[in-house]
Amino acid sequence: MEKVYSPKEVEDHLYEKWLKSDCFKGKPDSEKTSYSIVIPPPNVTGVLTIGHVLNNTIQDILVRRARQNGHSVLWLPGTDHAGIATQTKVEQALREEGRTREELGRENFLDHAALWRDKHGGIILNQLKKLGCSCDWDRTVHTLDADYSSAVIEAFVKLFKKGYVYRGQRMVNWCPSSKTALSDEEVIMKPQKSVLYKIRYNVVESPGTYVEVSTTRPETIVGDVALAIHPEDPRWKNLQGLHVMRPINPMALPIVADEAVQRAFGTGILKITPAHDKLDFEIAQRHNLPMLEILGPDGSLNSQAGADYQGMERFSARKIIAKKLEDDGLLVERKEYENNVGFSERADVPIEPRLSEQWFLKYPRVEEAKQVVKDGMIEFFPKRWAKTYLHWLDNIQDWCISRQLWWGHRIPVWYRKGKIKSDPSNWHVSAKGPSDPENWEQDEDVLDTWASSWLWPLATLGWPDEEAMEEKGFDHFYPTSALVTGPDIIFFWVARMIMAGLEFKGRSYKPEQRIHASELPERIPFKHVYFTGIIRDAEGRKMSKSLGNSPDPLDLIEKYGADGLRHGIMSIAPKGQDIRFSEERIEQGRNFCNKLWNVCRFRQSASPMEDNSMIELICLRIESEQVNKDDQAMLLRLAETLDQVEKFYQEYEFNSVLQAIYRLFWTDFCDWYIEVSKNRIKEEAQKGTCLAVQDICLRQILLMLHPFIPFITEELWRTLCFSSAESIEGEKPGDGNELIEALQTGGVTLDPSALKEMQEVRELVTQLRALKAERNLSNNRNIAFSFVANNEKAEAVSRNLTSILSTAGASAVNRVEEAPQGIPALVTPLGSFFLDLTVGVDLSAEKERLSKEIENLEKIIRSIEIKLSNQAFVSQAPPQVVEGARNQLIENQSKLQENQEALNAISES
RNA sequence: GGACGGCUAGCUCAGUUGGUUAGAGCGACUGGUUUACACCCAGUAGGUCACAGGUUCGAAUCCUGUGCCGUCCA
Repeated sequence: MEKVYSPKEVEDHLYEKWLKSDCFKGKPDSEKTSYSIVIPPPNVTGVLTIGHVLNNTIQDILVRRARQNGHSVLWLPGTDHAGIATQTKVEQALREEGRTREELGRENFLDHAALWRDKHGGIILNQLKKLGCSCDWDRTVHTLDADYSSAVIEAFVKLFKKGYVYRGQRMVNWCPSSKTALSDEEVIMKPQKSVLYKIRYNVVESPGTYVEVSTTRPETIVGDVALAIHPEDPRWKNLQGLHVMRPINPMALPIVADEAVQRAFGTGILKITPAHDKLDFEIAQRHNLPMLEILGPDGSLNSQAGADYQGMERFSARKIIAKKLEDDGLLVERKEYENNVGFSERADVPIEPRLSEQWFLKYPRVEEAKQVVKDGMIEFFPKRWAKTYLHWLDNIQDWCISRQLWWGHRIPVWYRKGKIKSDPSNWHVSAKGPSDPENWEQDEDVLDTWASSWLWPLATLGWPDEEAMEEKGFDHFYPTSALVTGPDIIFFWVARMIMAGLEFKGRSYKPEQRIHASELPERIPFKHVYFTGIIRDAEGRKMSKSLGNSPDPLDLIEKYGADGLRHGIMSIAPKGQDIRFSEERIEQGRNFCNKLWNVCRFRQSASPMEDNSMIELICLRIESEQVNKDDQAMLLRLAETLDQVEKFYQEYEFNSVLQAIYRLFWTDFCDWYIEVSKNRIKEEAQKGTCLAVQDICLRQILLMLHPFIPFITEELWRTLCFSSAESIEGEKPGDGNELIEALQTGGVTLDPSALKEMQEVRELVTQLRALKAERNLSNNRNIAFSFVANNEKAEAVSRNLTSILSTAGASAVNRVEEAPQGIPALVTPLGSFFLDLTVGVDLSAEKERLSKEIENLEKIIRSIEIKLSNQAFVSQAPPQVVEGARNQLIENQSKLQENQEALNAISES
């Protein structure tokens, strides 16, 4: 084995091997418990980000652990078509060639986009392979695949027939950049530094009087149809029924009274632009006011805005109209003002509320969707997200599902040619389309991408095609076991998937029927949802392309290996908290792998590997009379850790899993057990037993680590001959009891007191090392110690003599009857130890150390004494706590006494 | 404005039903190539647990309020 682990040589090669052996294939097996995860489909044109690394490493850990535990496992990969994002990118590329999608026409454009998709679509999936993800790649799904598309269309048709899909003229969020409607979820509110303009509107009925109205959007004045006041606002009661003159494109506008007007805002008088503001729209409807549309699809002013402003871009129009008002003496004031403005999530431009005819969906199964989470049929990790989820469902609004795009699932609605579109009797809605297509024209719009990906757990498993469901093992793998995703898409995706699952799951679709509670658990799309944190940079900023603060995961894999990256990212990912990324942690991941590599290298060089294919065979090499306290303590810690790890998995506490393994592996195994092994493997009698214990430990450590760092563990598994089979895949780590039973079968019983003894020995050694280090003697191995102790402690010292000498770096520890005078002493759990070397010892430093320790002990003792003298404590605290305090007092008092004796001994000389 | 989360060592974070003397890793500092590993080993220093009240025999932990940071919703 090489001195330094090189992931590059191992990883690509092993991944190839795994693919060839088909071990990632999700095969339905009714004998086994199923475990399934569907990947949150990344954007098909995207590239791997550090967020994907976290998200997919977690999924890989879960499925690899499930395979180890003998489940039949499916991790189903795929991508979504990302309507707006992809279309934007493709149009951008066209623009660079000097072309537009309109020039190409719909069909040509779609061919073009599909080519683009095929060229870029594989990139992210291949990057996931570099990371070691064990997806069943043969099942890769894309949301625009023919099968998937027909599922999307069928779902639309079903909901339409149920009456949940409707077409309506409504106020929608309009993205002037992508020129499409958006759902409420795709609008991000951002605080903006705006200007609040106060504008004068002259009252028609009494010339010379006027009112003042505040707005941040003077360009919409040309779309004003009224002013509104609150009916109970005493200031403006006299205005009711009067008219004002519109300051731009003059025209008399009525003043209406409506309760929706906020009296506290501005002057309490609201201008009404019904076609371009949601609240204005509602007020206008109540008062039968006309809708005056003044903005075109690209956000520029149209002919209704008047000849002076037609064709003007909306923000220039704002400036020009403000200027005009100022020139006309109608602008009373402008002041800085911070308000919230909705931005398009994808295009990052301010959206326009715009009156437009769109398809809407009334969400199905909303009540059931709440119930399954409230009743714990679906569990969220961390729990608190349930509240966010329920709050959204409580305030749910109908979903605008049509998009004015070409890239996506075209809405399966046809209109009779030459007839009125808005009349449903002229509609044909079906998956297959009309039988006489020449008489119809299809709706131009496509569906929101999320209106396809909400079917992901269903449609990737073949729904609604019965044959496909059979073939893909729908009944076996649905509901899926866990969903791993970010809390940012809890509404976009998680909630909607739950509703889709509840609505559509099942062989026959019974739209009207209430779902019986007993049926809910089989309809939900997943049982657990694990929400990852959001990865931030060292300064706490979100990773983003524009900031350029997101490292390229492939560079990190190149530098530290996929295992190093996985280990690093998992070690900094606390449950559901945001994550501060730092490359140092990834470096530590690599270091961990190197440590693992080297300890295996040490094991291998100690003696050739024997038959390690089964844990029972390794146990046979243990001779029970050679088993010492170190072995017992090590194996007990191993058993304990196996159980801790399982417990942490249950709670999705991944970094606790890693921490538990780290402590066992690094602190207990490498720093102690391997160090004391060095003496024992020199002794023929003990060597076999000691190496067998090492092998058991390494075996279980590799198994526990495998889901986190699959490559190196597989490589070492083979190197150390742990399996007759090809792979570590499918080997069970087992729990603590299973290990203890296996050892018992081999004649090894573990005495729990060994743990305490090892702890005391290690504490002693640490103190001896510290004493030597303080005296600058740490590399002098010829130091002799003497010690005073009772028989019990002295026996423990003698049982562990070799380990103590070698790890502390001493030539001897000699028991003496009385403390030697004038020599520095150390109070340890196993007696008072004296450094038998007065040369170069700084007695005053020693006195200071002991005095400090004494002071500390006195402080502790005082606080325990105060506690125990408190009657309330003694009578009210639980007896074991009081008892504990008493023991503590005795322990510390004896420590104090020993330290005082030690101090006296050097003070007297 | 409402909801949720965070505030513990220089940094990043543990601290699970209140109960020993609040832990880890990194960084800092000191020493070290003794054959697994310098991607390493040994050791040292470093904390008024954001602040103010309260409950309790006992609070980092529970309650109330305040402040700052973040996220989501309006």
